[in-house]
Amino acid sequence: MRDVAALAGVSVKTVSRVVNQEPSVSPDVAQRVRTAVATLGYRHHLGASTLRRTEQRTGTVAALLQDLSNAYSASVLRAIEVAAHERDIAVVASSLDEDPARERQIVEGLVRRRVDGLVLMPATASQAYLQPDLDAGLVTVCVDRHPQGISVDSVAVDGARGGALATTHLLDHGHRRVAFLGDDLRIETAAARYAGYERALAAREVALEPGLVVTGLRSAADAARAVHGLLDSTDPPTAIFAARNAVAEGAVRTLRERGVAHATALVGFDDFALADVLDPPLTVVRQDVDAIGAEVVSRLFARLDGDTSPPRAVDIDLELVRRGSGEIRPPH
Amino acid sequence: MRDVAALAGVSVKTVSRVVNQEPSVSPDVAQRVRTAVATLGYRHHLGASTLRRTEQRTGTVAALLQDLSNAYSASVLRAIEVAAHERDIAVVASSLDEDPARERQIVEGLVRRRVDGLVLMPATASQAYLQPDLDAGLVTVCVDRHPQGISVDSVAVDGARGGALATTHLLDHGHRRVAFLGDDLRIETAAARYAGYERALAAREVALEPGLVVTGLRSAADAARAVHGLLDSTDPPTAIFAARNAVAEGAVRTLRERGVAHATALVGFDDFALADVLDPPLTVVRQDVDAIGAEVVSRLFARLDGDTSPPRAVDIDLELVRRGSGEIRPPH
DNA sequence: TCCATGCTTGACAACGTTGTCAGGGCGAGT
DNA sequence: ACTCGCCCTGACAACGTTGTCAAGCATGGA
Repeated sequence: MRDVAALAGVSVKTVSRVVNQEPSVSPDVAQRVRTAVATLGYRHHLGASTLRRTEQRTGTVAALLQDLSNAYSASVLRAIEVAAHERDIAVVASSLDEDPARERQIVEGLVRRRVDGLVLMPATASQAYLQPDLDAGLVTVCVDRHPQGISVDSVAVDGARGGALATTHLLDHGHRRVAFLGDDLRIETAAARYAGYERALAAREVALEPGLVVTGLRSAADAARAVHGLLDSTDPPTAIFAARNAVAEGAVRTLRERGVAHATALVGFDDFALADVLDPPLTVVRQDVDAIGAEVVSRLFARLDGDTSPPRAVDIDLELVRRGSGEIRPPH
Repeated sequence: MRDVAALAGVSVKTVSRVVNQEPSVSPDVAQRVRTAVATLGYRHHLGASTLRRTEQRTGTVAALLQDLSNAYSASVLRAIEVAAHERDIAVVASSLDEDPARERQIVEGLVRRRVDGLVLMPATASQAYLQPDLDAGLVTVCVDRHPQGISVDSVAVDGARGGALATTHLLDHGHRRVAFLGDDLRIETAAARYAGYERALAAREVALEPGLVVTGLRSAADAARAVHGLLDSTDPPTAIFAARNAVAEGAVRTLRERGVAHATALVGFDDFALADVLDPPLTVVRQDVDAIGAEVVSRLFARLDGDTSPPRAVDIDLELVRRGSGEIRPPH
């Protein structure tokens, strides 16, 4: 900047004014500065700029999601990134992999970097550790799960309603032996979907059978093993509720391998590409990921723009998409 | 930091030493400082730190990929992110959407932020605009496409070989009317796959028929329209090479809708989840995305660690995965 | 006892930028 | 001609941190 100033024959402050497009610079001086900037290849240093500025904004937000290679996390990231780009804001992305220690470690790194905002899909049981940073002005929006121990905006779906929707649908098609396959119940979303499953069984007065509940499933391979186990049991289920997309993937594959894809009902949670062209097409409870992303972005930027209204917990609608696999009836 | 120093009864420099874990601080002073840091909730300011440091590293790298919601881009991002986390490096992620102007704009923003490294899936025809920043020490690795106008590391697959692999496979199964469905040929990867298609036809002395080539397809919906068009033509293809995963998705859906999924051979490019349980299972040319990600990460961090060997262009192997759809034979 | 050595600590300036404030020039109004 | 006010510009300090250098102190050897 000093060099630019020297070449243009002005002070560094004037260069600063031109770079920041402040109005009070005469056109010919501004032009001289711009020429000097171009010939020297000068690059404005955003870090130094934010350090000095009164309003300490880095123009960076972070997205802490569970797994960036999962379509759901990726969609949320995409929504944030598109909106951020319009405002010249950079997006730092991280996967948490359901690891609370990792969440805290990554958040710490981001706070050190003074990101302006955080979109968080929490892996921790409580986010109270964030309180000092929230007080210091860190804008935070939770997604997919509700905040615990702090009071911030959140955008999620009603997982219990989704679980009930899927389970009731299977019960309505005559099933009495409906299996639940999901992730670790310590994870809020898994617990909610399971609660919906239980609630639906209770509403129809169908006894909950512990042998039909398998949790802690994270990958498609985990799910495949679980389905094999259920099918090999003495009294296998006639229907399966796969409460995660990776679990649904494993279930689809296993039912097909075992040749019972048309004999066992299956409802997945979370839609994915080509679910409609599987054989049979997969019935799912769909979360509107675009709506979730849009709402997250809207809350995040509203807060960054100074919205100080009380935190909101927004629930995005769920929808049962009937495609075939969930409408299979039980034997005889 | 000043407050911490005052509370601990030491100078700011000593606080700095403790924060940076420099060895020459007596244990009791260090403890006093750490206590003060904790009680005041002090957060080290990485921006100010890098501003002052001699080695101007921000501990941030950027991934500029085509579409973060696409499984391929997402996998590359994931690989970078995992490796970066181990080194306390943050990853900024952006989608370019094949838009050259967007690429330049985003790169400019990142340079202003002084990122240490760039992983770039170029959308521009030439990346010569990066030269001044490369000279200034910006580490860059291209992925999926080779750099043009600059000399940097790159990691890609041999798209022409992939196109030839797919096309030859279809020809070997007796097809003579093989359609090519792909993206705009100005995109390097699309052009390479098409070149492979042409080369394979020529090698078998099958005439190239322009009516069987549809390009500029970006989405599954685009591909669906194209397949409908081909099937409605007077002399439809007996086999289709879908040279992108979104295109394969549209082709699968359309062939199924039209009831010819078992009568028309189909080979896709790029594997995806559940391709093995489609009906028929989808034959694809698979890129080893994990290997690509690993290689990108390895090149990037080697350069950041000071490797100054000549730039390398690494080609990752392609593999034809035979699953059924590509082995369908032409009628009679 | 004295000095050299090593260890710990602090004062100061500097990184690249912008907020603050003051000064110079010029046009308009009296 | 003089003053007032506006417009443009620059000098200086400061943002939060660390590199440099020098000084204080204890230790150990002569």
